[in-house]
Amino acid sequence: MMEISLSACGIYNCLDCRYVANATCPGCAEGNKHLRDAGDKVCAVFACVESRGIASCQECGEDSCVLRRSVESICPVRSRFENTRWWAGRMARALEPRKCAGKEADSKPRMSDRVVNRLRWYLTALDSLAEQGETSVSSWRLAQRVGVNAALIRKDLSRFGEFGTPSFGYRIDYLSQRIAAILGLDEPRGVVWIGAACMRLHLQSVGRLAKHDCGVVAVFDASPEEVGSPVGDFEVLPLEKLADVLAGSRVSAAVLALTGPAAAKAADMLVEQQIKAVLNLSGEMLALPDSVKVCSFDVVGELLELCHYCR
Amino acid sequence: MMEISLSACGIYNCLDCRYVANATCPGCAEGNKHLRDAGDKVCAVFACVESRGIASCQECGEDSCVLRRSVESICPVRSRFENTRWWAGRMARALEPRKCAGKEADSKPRMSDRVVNRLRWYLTALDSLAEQGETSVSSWRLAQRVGVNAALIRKDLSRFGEFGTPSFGYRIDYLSQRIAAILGLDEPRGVVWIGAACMRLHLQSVGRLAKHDCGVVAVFDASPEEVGSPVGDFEVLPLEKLADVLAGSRVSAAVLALTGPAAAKAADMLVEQQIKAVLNLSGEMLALPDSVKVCSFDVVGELLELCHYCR
DNA sequence: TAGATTGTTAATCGATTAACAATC
DNA sequence: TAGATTGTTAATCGATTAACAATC
Repeated sequence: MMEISLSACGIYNCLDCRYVANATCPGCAEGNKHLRDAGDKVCAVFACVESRGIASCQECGEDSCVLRRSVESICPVRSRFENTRWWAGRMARALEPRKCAGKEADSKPRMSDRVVNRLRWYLTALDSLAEQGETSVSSWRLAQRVGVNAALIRKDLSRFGEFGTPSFGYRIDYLSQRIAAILGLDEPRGVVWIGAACMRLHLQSVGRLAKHDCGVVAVFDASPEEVGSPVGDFEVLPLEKLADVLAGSRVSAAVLALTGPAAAKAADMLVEQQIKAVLNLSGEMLALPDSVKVCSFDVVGELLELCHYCR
Repeated sequence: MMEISLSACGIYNCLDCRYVANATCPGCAEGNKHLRDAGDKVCAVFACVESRGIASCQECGEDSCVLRRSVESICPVRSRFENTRWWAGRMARALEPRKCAGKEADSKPRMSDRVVNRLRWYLTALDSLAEQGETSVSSWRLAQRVGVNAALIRKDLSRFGEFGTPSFGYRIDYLSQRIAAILGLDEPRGVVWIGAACMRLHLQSVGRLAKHDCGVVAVFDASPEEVGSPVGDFEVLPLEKLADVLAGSRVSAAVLALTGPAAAKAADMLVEQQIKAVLNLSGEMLALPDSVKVCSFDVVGELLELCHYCR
């Protein structure tokens, strides 16, 4: 991997602040341009880490991707202005409380699966921005992170209210909370996990669930060997206990990670218990009533699909 | 669950043969209708098992779904005619070799991700039909299985050639083989699996990969505790061996199932080795060059998304 | 103020479906 | 033959994008 010293080279089109620092490309000596869209081909654009807006130089063919590591976390414009009054004022104003708080929730427009999916990604990106200490974001910058068009983000959000401030973008904490509410993450929920081995594999990750008031409530398994064994703080329960656990609880979703015929059997039990949504990791094609939202993921099938992209 | 004796009740609109047996609904005594679309609401339609075309009775509200188990595998028309000359002739003619063998492969039309995904589902459905001993299928019946519109299936397939025979549908073995070829499953490939624990969980399923000449070639892990331990017939290798294994092999796809920063590091190594496609199960957002096809699946994120469908 | 960014409308693009002549 | 089902065209539908007035 090519190592580039920061002082020697580079037009830094920072995806954080969108300003371009003056410099010259070592490959073709071309000067800088003001860049609006990630698709624009400019000379030696070094994208900030984690952004998907990576481009390669049109003239010398240098791919900014291989340079990524060496400019990690560097945003020259930001670091230059961060302590100025200009920057402080810019940030302060972006944090002023919003006037318009959003459309009436009872109108509840039906949104497509695609919108739901994108909202989830917006939330993830906002979370990671917040972790980095950011307080505001523009639709353009958020679009870079998620890999979609900025207009689409504004359109998606405008279905539910006016969450932004012209000229300053969106407050991250406020927007994050609103999207969570839209997705139904504002009230506590629980999920049951059927398939102890799979749960064991994801033990670390489920902490993120709990953060959103949506923790695992119980772990089940069909196999007698698993029942009674520990998984994290849980004891694996037999499927017969499913009805007892679900009765009167806030559980409305389930992870189904058994294999073979046991999967269909467990699915039927879940339907009987009026479960609302199932994440089907069993690899089986489930035929459940329309009242249940099913999301299926099958590693093997997905791998076969990927083969098409290997030429 | 309500138990229904087959002799006592039912309008059987078989999704296998599309014929409707005469009978009367025990709930509302309404007669039968000839049903073309799964969306049609008719009285007590008992869908064949595995089909998604499940409807509930418009009059008495009886949901055929709860009856599903009791009519499992029953297709009255088929069983009545299976041994007749009519049926034999019907099946024999459907098996006649095709005249038109498909468009030139070199035209290679760019297909959208959606088409690729549907083709994969067609293949899965065809595989399961073949397992049941079926030899031919109509676009309508296949559509029932996969849960899409029949016209869409015909349109998808017609991009690549004429695989069917008017009035008799498609030969399952021929169509199956052609779709595999379109997806690039006709020549042997291999995948590397990074993340021993995840591989261990999917040990049974990967047999299906091998069936399509696309087996796991090696298993890697970043953690020193895993390296050297056995996973099925494999010994877990350290990531440092990645380049050696990939050099000169037919591997073009990888499963990436490490967590945290190790995932991004391994991803960079894969990119360096010119991998073509990555199935990213790490839960991290990867920023890889466009030359690599990435498919990401994050259990926790997906669960949060499902919360929206729980009201 | 001047410049930046929102929310929203109109234009574009692509994907799905209905319909039907051609075929078996 | 009559009836069924394909391959394909035209119509429909929905999703994305570009553009811009309103706003800060």
